[in-house]
Amino acid sequence: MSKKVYVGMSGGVDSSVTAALLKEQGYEVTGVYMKNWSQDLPGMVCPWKEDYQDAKRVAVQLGIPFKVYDFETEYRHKVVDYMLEEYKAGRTPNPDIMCNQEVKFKLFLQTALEDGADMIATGHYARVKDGKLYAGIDPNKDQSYFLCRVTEDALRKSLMPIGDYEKPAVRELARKFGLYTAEKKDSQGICFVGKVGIKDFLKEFVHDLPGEGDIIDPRGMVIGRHDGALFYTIGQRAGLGVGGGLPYYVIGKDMAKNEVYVTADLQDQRLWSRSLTLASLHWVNEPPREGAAYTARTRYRADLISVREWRTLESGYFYVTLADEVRAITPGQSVVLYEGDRLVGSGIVVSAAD
RNA sequence: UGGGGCUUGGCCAAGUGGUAAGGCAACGGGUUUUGGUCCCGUCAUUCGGGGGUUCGAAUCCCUCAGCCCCAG
Repeated sequence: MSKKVYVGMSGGVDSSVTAALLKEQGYEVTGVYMKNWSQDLPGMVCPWKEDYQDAKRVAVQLGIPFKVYDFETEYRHKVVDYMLEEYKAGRTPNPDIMCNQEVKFKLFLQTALEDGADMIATGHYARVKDGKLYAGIDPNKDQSYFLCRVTEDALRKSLMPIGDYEKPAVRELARKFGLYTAEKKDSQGICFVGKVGIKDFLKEFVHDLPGEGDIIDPRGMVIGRHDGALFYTIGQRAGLGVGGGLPYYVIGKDMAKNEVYVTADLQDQRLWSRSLTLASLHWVNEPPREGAAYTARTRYRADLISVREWRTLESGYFYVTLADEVRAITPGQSVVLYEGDRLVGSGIVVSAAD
């Protein structure tokens, strides 16, 4: 008897091909559209209906059952509220990582299993084998970074067939299968924020905005004004609205004072760090082992950097020293550890050191 | 009201007779399933105002205005 797989279909090419491939491989496939957000935002009509229809069209093309799971309430609490709280606290969260942890590989998985599924599948560019998570074959599209907080248990019930292909090949497969979404443009940006942009989104959903504040240079001089410290993240070019010299980059901020600190010197040591402390650790299979060689990724698509040394502090934090300095380590962002192409686990940046 | 210097797009700034570099900012686009980074494009028919010399000036001359420095 063939296994029942519920495929999360977003209405994009990748998940469409995922469903097609699994069906071809003999699985009993059901397509599921997760409705996580449907609210229109100022200046943008939420594309959920269009995406839903695209997903359904593909399901019909493939001749597979199709259903919708409504996760709006949970998504709002687990992902959006988390994101808003982080921004208010002065950190820069990664909502998509939270979405994978809480929604796709927890809520969706549970719901699908209760619904009769044996497994779930998604259109991620990553590979799963024996409960372990590996980077996708296409180094340019590898999305394992976003899956850094998924559990081994969830992985044992997940399939990601796209991880074995490069993006152009996936497009080609979509054409070969004649899928409706074959030429659909890749989506980007936080799914629900989309084209609106994070700043406008925050302005809409954070009620007690701090208002204007000072932008301060390394000498302590006020060189400009900003419209709210929470909108800024480390390493970002701070648009002062006035020019005159070099671009300024954010090196820190004080939420209580609503101040943003910048430097015009790209070599400024406050912009670069070799060591960092991580919290909220999550190891997919087992914790790091002494003597093993690890590499770390400090942001999506960034180069992997050798881990020179690491240790768990008494506070429970994880302290890592890298072989090279990295620019703009940012509290709230995830740093992911790999052993070869296997994703070992991750932590969330508390602070950077030296 | 003696002398000297300066005045180029929102900001900084090249350019001293040959028909307006560049950077910042801004705006638009691209890359990217987070934010950010990065990349590309657009952005002065015009050089404080007026007049003159010249085939031709932001560049030379005259003049008016503003700013700065020194001397007072």
